[in-house]
Amino acid sequence: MVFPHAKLNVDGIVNSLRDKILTGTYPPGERLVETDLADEFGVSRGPVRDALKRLAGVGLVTAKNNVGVQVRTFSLADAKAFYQLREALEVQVAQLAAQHAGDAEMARIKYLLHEHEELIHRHPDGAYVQDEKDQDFHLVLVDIASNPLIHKLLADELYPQSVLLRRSHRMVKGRGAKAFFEHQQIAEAIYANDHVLAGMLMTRHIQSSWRSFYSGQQCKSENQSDDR
Amino acid sequence: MVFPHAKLNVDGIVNSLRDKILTGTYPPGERLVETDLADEFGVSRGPVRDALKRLAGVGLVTAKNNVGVQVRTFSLADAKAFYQLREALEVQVAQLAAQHAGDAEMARIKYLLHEHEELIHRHPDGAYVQDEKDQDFHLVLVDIASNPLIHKLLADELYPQSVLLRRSHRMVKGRGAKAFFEHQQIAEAIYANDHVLAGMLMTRHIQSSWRSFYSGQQCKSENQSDDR
DNA sequence: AAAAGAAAGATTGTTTACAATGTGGTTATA
DNA sequence: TATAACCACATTGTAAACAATCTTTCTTTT
Repeated sequence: MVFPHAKLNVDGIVNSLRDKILTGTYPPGERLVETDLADEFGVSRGPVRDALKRLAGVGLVTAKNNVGVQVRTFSLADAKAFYQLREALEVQVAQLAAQHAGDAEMARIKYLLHEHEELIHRHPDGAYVQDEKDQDFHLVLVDIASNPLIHKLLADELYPQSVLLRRSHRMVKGRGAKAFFEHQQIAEAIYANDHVLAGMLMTRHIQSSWRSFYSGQQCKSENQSDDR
Repeated sequence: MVFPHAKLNVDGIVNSLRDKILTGTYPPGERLVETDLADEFGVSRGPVRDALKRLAGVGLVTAKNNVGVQVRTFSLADAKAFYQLREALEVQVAQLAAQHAGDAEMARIKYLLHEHEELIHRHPDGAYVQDEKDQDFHLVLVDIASNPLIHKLLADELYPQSVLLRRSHRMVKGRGAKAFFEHQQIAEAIYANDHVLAGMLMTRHIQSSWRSFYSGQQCKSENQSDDR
């Protein structure tokens, strides 16, 4: 007999809940009831409350006093603010990465881009795997930037939120090839340790991503103006 | 008979604890024991646990599993990462403020700088009040930038952490006059809606602040290398 | 019939008691 | 004397019961 989960502590509950949110088991707007989750995980409400509070702290759920928590939904205004914040952080990451990158780091980037290139040739419009590789590229840069605070913000908060954002507003099919080209440009600047250029190119990269997202939302102008 | 605090909910406990941390009642490194705090606030451990977890979420305390929490201490490496993050956010804030600023916002900045100028003349080296005004300036810009996410990050996390940072490493006396001049430069760029210049000047402003902090730490090279 | 009010149910907030873990000191042993 | 094992204490993690709050539904009144 196999136990579905031996005995989950708070960290385990957080991880499990995050997975279920990011994979869509709990879609945006879904209410998360403490007692239900407690039964589901086979624990009492205490650890579940702690887990939900941590998820609220990283912006994956929203909590209202005496009412409850639900999976976060992104309004268009939220999305705009999100991209502005991400731009600020990613530009700094690109600059720091360009300053810190040595031979080993450059080799790491080159290998990743090579893999990505092959993927594009095999699946010219495979939006999903390309989004994966896109996040990989940015994560590698965050690693190289060597700033634990920014790393935590991007890896633990913004990137998960980014997945949720894609799930809230159904994204227009990824812009894989164009993004890959921009990655190559940024990489070139990093190889040259040109942090100014790397920053500028990253600015354009994120803004380009935002425009792609925004135009995709404008076409199907449903009632996306729910700001709650 | 007066009750010290009518009946504190979690938000009240968070506020009270934050005040006591930022004012130095609980200095950096101090252990915060749940039962003690519970007695002090006249509640049970539950709300105190919630409050501590939220304070950990905004980086004012550090928590270790099965051990406890203590007021956050900043290593020099922490401080460097902190300033890099702050630079990224503040530069974006300056750019956005320059883009959004209309007559009303510009008048608000002008009034604030006028007040600050008088203060400098009256107290040429009053480090404390000048740090206050410094934060005021940056807060006003954050307001004008109109980005709730960045606002929350800076106002609720980085600025409080900044106070704690000053408390960890005894700061060299503030650089009030120089900072004020840099504020004026930034303001000029904002008046001209020149977001590129505003961003550049803010970059210099934060980096200048960092150099001031860093040089002040280098002189008295104690065992500041504790990275725990 | 519509709107205001009250009661019942569901859910979160809090308290208390218990279990598990880590820490520090004491003692025995080399 | 130094070190390792062990035990007692302090503190955190979890569970279960109780209190407070919100939401929904049903009733009452105009």
